[in-house]
Amino acid sequence: MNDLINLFKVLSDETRMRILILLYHKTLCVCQMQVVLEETQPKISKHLGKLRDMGFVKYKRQEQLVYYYLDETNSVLIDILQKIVLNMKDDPIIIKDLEKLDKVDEFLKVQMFQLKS
Amino acid sequence: MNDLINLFKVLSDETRMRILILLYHKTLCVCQMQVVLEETQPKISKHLGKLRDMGFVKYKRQEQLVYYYLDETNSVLIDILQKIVLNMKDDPIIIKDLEKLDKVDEFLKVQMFQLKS
DNA sequence: TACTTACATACCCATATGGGCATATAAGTA
DNA sequence: TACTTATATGCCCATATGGGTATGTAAGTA
Repeated sequence: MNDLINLFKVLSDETRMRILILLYHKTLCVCQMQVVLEETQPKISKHLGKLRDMGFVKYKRQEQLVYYYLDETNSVLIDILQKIVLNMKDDPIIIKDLEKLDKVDEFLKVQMFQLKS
Repeated sequence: MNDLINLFKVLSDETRMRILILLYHKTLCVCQMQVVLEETQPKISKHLGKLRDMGFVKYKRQEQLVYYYLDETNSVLIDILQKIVLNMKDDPIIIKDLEKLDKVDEFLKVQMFQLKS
């Protein structure tokens, strides 16, 4: 029972829900989530910390960037996220998040370019 | 989004989860839930209050007894409860609850009989 | 080494949550 | 009316939760 309870606890915060929906679509580093969600970095990092501790997401470091992604072996999580994404497809916040999602790769490239130049 | 968040908030407490699973199977009055859950009456009543306020359950009074039942028009709730029940079918607490569920009608009859005699 | 960027975490605070005990109310019985 | 049962709610407290600001750390660059 506790596994399910914990899953629902995780899902009952808007920021975590938005993060999970993003990661359902795409692996992202923290600074990309910052751009999409327009939330402060510590806020996002703390929620990612919870998601990590609960075993819902994993991460890999690539140079300075830390990329997060869903634990694909957690089928209960993936199943419910699929339904949530469907259910939320008309939610204005989610629509906006997903639109921005298309542009975050380019965002990173631009940023990198600026760094190098 | 808030509807879903609230649903998950409701589902992230063990007592409420147990109540909802019971009501998924059967309409029950508070004193029957007390017997099945082995929790104090105020605790159960307060959780029922939340479930009422959030619109997940309805109730009807019959003499001294107040019977609670799921809001069957809330298809999101019913859908997810169906999956939860399936997922929890091996959970010891839920197994025990559901076993007791078969006996609560008889329990009420016995109690009534004692009252009358 | 000094500096910058990306990220994590510690500390602090306001608010929310859950539960215990006591009490209020409603309905039925004597 | 007095009493009992069923249920709801108020008050209180301990703990959990979320978020802000500041700071620590890792990695890369100059």
